[in-house]
Amino acid sequence: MRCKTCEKPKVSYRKGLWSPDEDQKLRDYILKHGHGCWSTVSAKAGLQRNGKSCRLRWINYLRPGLKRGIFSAEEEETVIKLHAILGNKWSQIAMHLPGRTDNEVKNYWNSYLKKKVVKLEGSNSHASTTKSQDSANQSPEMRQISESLEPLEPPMQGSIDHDSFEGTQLPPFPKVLFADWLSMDHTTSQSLLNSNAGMNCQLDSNSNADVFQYGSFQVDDPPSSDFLHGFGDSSICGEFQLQFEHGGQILGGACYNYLSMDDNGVSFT
DNA sequence: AAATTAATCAACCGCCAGGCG
DNA sequence: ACGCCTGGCGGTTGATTAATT
Repeated sequence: MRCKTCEKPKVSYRKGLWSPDEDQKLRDYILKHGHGCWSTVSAKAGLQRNGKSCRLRWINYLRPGLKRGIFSAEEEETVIKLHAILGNKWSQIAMHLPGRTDNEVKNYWNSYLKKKVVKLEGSNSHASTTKSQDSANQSPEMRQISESLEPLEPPMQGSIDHDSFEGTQLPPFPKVLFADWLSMDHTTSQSLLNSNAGMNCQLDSNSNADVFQYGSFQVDDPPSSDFLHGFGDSSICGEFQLQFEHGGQILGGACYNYLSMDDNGVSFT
């Protein structure tokens, strides 16, 4: 006798790196319909990937508002502080870093920051930077740090006040929304702007904030909760959702994206 | 210039929790 | 109450790239 799951047709899913074509299919599908149930996304989008893989690809790479490139000093500091408080709670740490994914933070920590911290602790052996796994055991200093970071929790409910984030003065260079997304198709980014996603990115020079217009966003139906679910399942895109719901515009909120260093080597920093 | 080593990052794996029938 | 399914998370692996010998 075979169990129910055994009777399910075995689907051999593709593995490994995603091709630009697969990215395009997934992106197009989610923009049009939202992800809904991930396990059905791949089939509906015409992909031979499992749901988890699609979800991961969307969250870590295709999702709007992702910031890529090197971590700023402020971000680095935040990660170090939060890691001291939270331990390896990468998703929680990432909540405090708009545009960064847990995977990105984790990789950055493992490849670079961990060594840096060890080095620092080595040179400053008396500094009690014991990693507390339990917030109940937090030192007063750590609790203070924790509280100072609290405003971002829960993530992105309402607009972020740039000036209040970690007390960091934001540089006056232009912020680029979806910059990475658009630059992913190196050769077709322009056509993407004009046709595919149907989005127009305008730089509001007065407010120094990006305005993302969905005027020509081709959606079969009005944005459903399902559609928004695709954007709303992350700290970053709660803001995205919020703005989308209120007139389809994103002001310079959580979805900002500094183009600190892109593939072309353009640097504003 | 070639070989080796180190660093980086995308993606997979396994576990867990919550929802649902 | 139970089992199944799904989504989310953290750990780990493997491929690629950069640096060094």
